[in-house]
Amino acid sequence: MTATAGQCCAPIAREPLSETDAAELAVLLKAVADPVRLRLLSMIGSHAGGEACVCDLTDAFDLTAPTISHHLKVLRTAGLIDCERRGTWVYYWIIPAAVARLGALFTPLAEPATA
Amino acid sequence: MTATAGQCCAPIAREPLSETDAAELAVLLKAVADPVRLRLLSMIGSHAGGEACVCDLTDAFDLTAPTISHHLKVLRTAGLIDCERRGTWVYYWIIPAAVARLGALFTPLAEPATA
DNA sequence: GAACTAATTTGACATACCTCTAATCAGTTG
DNA sequence: CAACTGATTAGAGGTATGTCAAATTAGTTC
Repeated sequence: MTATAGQCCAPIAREPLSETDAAELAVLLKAVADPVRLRLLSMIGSHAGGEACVCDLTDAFDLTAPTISHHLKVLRTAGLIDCERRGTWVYYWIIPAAVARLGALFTPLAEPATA
Repeated sequence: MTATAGQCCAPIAREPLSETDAAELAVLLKAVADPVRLRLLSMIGSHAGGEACVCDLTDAFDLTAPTISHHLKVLRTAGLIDCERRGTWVYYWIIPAAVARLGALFTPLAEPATA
């Protein structure tokens, strides 16, 4: 990463994204660019205690357990969430720093261009 | 949209995203979840005057003109950019409100979960 | 340890996506 | 208007993605 030190990579609007930064961020965005995974992420993030059990997540969709498991793996591989097994159940939680990178990417663009 | 009035849809971390919100946002995110389109967006957004000519954009990549044109169309269809023909050249600019939606989605998640 | 529940892995299939070449549309200029 | 440059559209090919059924792994309980 040729990122600006600290928070995240260079915000999208200040200077052109480097080729490597763009490739890296695209991986992160691809992980999130799916309706099911977006909902999973928000369900985990808004769940009481900051954790959610797979069983709860699976029940909320009209999809099979393997499909949900697949989507969770995509999010985990991207570094957006992590999980731990506790007895019979597996719990997932969000990694705030990873999500913050995405927020920091777009926020500077909210300001209209130097008209 | 069952969005919270004003800025954007419900931020991802406060309450679970509705099915329709998730579907709609996924479309927006899919448009951005590609290294070439991310760079295009940042090149347009950081360009002096807030506009960029297609010819400049095309030259920055090792891709053919039709491919760049395709990516620009994806971004435009998603509502993230708009364009105008002026004589021989076509100029693109960013639609700040659309990009702001993405920023607002993730920013609330930056704060670590209610530990 | 046998039977059961929770979750993941594997393999397959249909669809979507990225890229290219070839052809077309839009404007300018001799 | 013919020739040229800039940009998009159309069509094709190879790869990646989302989903499921079947099989496997992990833990609990009788």
